[in-house]
Amino acid sequence: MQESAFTDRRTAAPPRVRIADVARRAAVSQATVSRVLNGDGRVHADLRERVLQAVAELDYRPSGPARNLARQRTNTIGMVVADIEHPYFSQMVRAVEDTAYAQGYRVLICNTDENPDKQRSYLLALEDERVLGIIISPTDGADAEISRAIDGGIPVVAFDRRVADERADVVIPDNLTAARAATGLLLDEGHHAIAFVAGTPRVETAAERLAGYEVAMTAADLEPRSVPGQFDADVTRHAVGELLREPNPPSALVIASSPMALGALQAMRDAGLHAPHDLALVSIGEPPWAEIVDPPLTTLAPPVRLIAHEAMELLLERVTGQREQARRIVHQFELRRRGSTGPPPASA
Amino acid sequence: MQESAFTDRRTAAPPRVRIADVARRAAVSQATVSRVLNGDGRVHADLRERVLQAVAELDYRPSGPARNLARQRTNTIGMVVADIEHPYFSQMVRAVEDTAYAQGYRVLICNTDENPDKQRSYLLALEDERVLGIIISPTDGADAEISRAIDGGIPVVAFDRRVADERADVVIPDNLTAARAATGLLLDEGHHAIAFVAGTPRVETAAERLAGYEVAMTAADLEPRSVPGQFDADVTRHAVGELLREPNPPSALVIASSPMALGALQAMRDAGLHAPHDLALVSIGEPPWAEIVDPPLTTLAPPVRLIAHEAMELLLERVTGQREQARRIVHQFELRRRGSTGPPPASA
DNA sequence: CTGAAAGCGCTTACAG
DNA sequence: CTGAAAGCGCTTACAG
Repeated sequence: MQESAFTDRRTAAPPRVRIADVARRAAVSQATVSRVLNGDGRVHADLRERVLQAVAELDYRPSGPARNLARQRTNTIGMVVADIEHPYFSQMVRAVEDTAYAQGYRVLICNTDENPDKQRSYLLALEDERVLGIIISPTDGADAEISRAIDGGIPVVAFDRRVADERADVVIPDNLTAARAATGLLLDEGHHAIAFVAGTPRVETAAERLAGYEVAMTAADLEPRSVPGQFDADVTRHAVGELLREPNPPSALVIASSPMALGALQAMRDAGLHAPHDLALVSIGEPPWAEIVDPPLTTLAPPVRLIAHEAMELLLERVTGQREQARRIVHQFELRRRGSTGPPPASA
Repeated sequence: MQESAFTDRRTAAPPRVRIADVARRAAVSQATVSRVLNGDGRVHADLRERVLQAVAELDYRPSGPARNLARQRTNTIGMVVADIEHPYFSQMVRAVEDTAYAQGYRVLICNTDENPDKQRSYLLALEDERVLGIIISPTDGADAEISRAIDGGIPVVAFDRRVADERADVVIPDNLTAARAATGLLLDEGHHAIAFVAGTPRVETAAERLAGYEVAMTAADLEPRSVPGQFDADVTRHAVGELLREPNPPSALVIASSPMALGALQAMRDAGLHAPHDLALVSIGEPPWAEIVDPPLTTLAPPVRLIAHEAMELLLERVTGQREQARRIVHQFELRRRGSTGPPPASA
């Protein structure tokens, strides 16, 4: 004991001031200090005054861990995203973090990399930390760990993708409508040979967007033609490259997600093609560089800040016990028509 | 009491199983359970067996908050970045998060938006949470809160930018060399009218890069010419727009950071100019879209994953008490020469 | 090796 | 309104 006290003296940490120190100095009980600091119950003005002064003099800052244990709840929200490098997700993280800290919550960040095992282990970790709530873009919406969290009293709000457990709140995009709109735009411009560059098949966002494309094509009496792909620029570059080398290349492409658009552009560059004349492009999802490529990219953009605010609101309603019923919010994409779309050469 | 028990029954949370439950079931003491679970001290094989079985049967998961309080330390690292939407930072966050979780640490994310007040309040919050350590790209390197954290025994590792407190470890880029190299590249190609598009003046990264540019120009007997700017695409678009409308526009631009490159490209597009012929461009920092713009952008790219790993390593060395002495690691940028640079028209 | 017990630093009924 | 005391769920000397 003496030895370790010795070691401590060399390296670090003067003993932290605790609530008992404040109480002693203010000549009140710990309970009173706690009440003053938490705005709890009415405390007489003079006691309050003494407490506040002692707090200031001692530069007292309550211990979060101790508070967490005593209160039986933390002030931490877990945020689980599929890919934090994806601008959509980093914007979401930023927006959530913004409102969370402003309200006194902290956010623990988890990146699953679209790996269901990682998702599971992150969810376990968040439960162990007894987080207040979880905001997740599930890679595996049927993950039993999601239900376990809810069972354990941790509310879950999913965004971007659904979850199987109906007790979770959900904020999802209308992918089908978006893909139909993207395809419809190209059809209106006179394209017939419209191909769809699909995302990671397992992810439902990808499936729904593919379905929307197919619905639009079928309704127009056209044969759907989709390139199996992944939510990844390099894979897309390769896949689109192959597509463009086929006998009857399409005149337009609907791209399942914005990072993939980058791959498609690379493939076009590789092939020496230019949009919209050689190939028209619409991307579902808005990359940050949409306006600076030549020509600017036509997109269907998700209302990111709105989604983030809705997710936080849903979560906080649960945390504060304001709502019992699960809610599902569906939002629309916004068409941003730019230079990468236009009529096909034949009709020009 | 009875009433709230009632309410609880409706909504949530079966009572969590605690270490005492496990101890009872395994017919051992809590201490033994704790030892088994923490790989601590040698426990007899049969006891260990019983504990493990009880843990499995009860599906016991230790409470993080309780562990944190008892151990007098958390397993959480605070990460404070200037702008999480900036790809450089989201890559850093991702890389740090990756290695942190793999080693059992959690990461609390904080976005300062280059706002010193926000930085202060985040640091305070992280201290209150008694985080294990802090990784920060300081907006205000002289923030007294940084020293306070270190005083309180929380190691701080700064990256991208320095901090005043010499006890902090630091992983910084050699901005001056990078800016000189960028300028040197253009000089070698025959440019003379090279302007520098500067970043937010208060941020030292910006100042150092500007200095590097000036050194290179002065060494070449040329007059430095810099456009005051900010780390922001829109501001840059405007500033470069003005520059290009001046009587003697430059033939080449060194851009202080990658998001600003986006603004510069927009300005060029506004003015109908094309790189590298009308204006050559080098960006310090690598945007994700460097390869897909037309022409691809020449950059000096930071070794992001390396930086993240170094930062984590420095932090963990401190956390585990392996090192007392502050360290400063300086890393170089990597030149990625692409299509946006080339000789000026005159010499072509 | 193992257990009983104290302790981590708060919050919160409970009693007054 | 205020305080004494129990309790949150672990970990960790200490003693055996």
